[in-house]
Amino acid sequence: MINITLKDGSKKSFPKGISVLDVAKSISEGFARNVISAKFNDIIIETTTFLDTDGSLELYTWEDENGKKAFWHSSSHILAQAIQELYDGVKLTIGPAIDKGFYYDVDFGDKSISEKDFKNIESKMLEIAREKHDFIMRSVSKSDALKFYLSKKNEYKVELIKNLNDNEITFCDHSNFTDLCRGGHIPNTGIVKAFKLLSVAGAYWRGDEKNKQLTRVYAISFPKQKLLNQYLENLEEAKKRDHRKIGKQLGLFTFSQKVGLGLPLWLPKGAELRSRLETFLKDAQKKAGYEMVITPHIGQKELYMTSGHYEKYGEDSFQPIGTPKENEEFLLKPMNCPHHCEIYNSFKFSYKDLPVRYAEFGTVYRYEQSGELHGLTRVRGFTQDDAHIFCTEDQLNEEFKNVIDLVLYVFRSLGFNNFTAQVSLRDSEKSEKYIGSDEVWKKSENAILKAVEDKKLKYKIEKGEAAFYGPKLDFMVKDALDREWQLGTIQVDYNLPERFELNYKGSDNQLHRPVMIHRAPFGSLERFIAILLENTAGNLPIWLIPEQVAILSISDKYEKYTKKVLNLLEINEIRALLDNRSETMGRKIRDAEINKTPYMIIIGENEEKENCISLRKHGGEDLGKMSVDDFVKIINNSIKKIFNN
RNA sequence: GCCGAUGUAGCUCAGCUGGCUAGAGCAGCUGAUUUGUAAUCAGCAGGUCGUGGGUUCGAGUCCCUCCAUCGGCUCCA
Repeated sequence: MINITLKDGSKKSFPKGISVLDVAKSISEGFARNVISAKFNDIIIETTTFLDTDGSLELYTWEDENGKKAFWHSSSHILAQAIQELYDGVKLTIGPAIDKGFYYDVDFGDKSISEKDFKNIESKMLEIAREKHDFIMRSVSKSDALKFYLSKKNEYKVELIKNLNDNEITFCDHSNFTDLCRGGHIPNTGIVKAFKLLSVAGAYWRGDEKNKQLTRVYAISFPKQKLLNQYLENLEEAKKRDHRKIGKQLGLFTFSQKVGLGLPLWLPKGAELRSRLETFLKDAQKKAGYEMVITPHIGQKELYMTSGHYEKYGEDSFQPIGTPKENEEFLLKPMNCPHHCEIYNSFKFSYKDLPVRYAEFGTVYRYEQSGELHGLTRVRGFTQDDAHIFCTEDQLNEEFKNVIDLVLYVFRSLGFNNFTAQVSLRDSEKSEKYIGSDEVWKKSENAILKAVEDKKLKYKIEKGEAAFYGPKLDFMVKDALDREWQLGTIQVDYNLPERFELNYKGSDNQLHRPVMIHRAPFGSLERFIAILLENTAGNLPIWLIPEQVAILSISDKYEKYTKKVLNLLEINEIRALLDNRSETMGRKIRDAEINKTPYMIIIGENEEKENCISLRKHGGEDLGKMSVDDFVKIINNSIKKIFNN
């Protein structure tokens, strides 16, 4: 007998060699029918696996993340089989499950496929699914595995196998199809009831640009057709929250081919929105002891050679601007740090002066390859809410934590509660990508880890995501389509102070190097506003939105009174739009709704007589009659609530 | 930059397998209407169909080039 601990903590004994499915059946037949994957002692196994030791077992259905993973991973086998049957001579590489669905990277040789082929592949997949083939794992020796793929002339699988240990190579069979696979399948293909191929894309083998580009086929599958339909509907809904669409609707920003790609043009309402965000942060920074500075948009090439940015990015950047006579070379400012270092250097600081905190809304220009541009989230010209803190090593922890507080305050005030804190460390195997000694890296990485631990922040670690000069704490937020974007960032840097020879006089009367913290709570105003628009579907917080209230008059008979109301609101610093068009009330409300105006004031005969207003909230709620003063209180209180959070 | 898709009026879209002066709704303009919680009515105006080439008696429609956009890959100081 063996003892199995289940997820709920209960312990049961079973005969040695019982299958996972039979354990599930012992709980209930109905539950067992839904079990599609399992984990035993923290290792993902098959539902058909026989258990012969004590251990803890987790059973997964479609409702579990791990269940979905197994489901989609298994689906990718079906996709691979369908492709192999339909396209002769293709070479399969890898096909993992992802957050939403799965993909398979295929070398189609000289053939190519496009969306036109999707229907065909989908029906083939459905055909395979309906045949209810079991997924069966088997161990294979390294030499047999190599033999198998050498005979198929599949150099990709051969490379994968060569990197595996002899005793850990397994194949998975279903139908007459075999794939190299480490496991984690649903019982059989029949459980998959609906497939949808989503897109094709080029993807480099092993993610390396120097390697051959394969064809990646993205797809998703479900245990019920209804779930697929629902997924596709949600996708359509999410697309409506696209910041490019909302930005256009609300008149916030635009692009011009003549001005250049990736160079946003801020329209009046967008510019206002931006400046409101800037004021908000400036106020918070002032309280936190920052000083504003302003630096030019270009800098001598030498400046960036000193910082190391030129060596790292110079060649694939906007190329230097020359002067006509002296042959001087200037770069468009791609970041503000070197300028701020030079500001620091213009003073002689003592340890008593530190920390020094220089903040700037610095507009920077970076060459991004055309295919990388994306609305406001990835652009060639953008404004960072940048600041650099120069402090002593003793002050580093405290300063770093204060910045975390500031970032969290900014996020909270804007309703970003679903962020991920990511500690971005260097990939120590690729040391050529970074500057500075191991010792300095260890110090700065530990500084970040200590600060997040002290703040009890939930975080994940990503190796290889550090900047070339130092590790980062990044605050990631998802867009409408669940793609993660880096917004806020805090970075520890021992390197630039060294390169710019920054120093301060210590209490020992000796010169010391300060440590530098780079930080930007928004990241960039462009990206921040983009993600904000997608997260709010354009229903921005009341303190930010361009028009807080629309005054809608029932007829132009009440023009005088509407103007009086408008005037009262303006005195109270409430942004109002007066709609005095000769349109119906229904029409005016509709327009204000589409414009996402949070409040609508309706004014007609009754309101004028009673010297009051009628209030409607965005979405339809009727708040009834009240005085202008009471309305001002409503707005002011709702704003206060946001900031007292 | 690479792979795939898309590109028709300010916006959203129609235009079948190539065949009359390229259509609609919204927005705009003009006029009428003076309106009570999501679209008042009428008229007018608006496009060298992304660009450049080609095939054809004839191209928005087929082919090629380039540009831009979208979804990915790579990159992201």
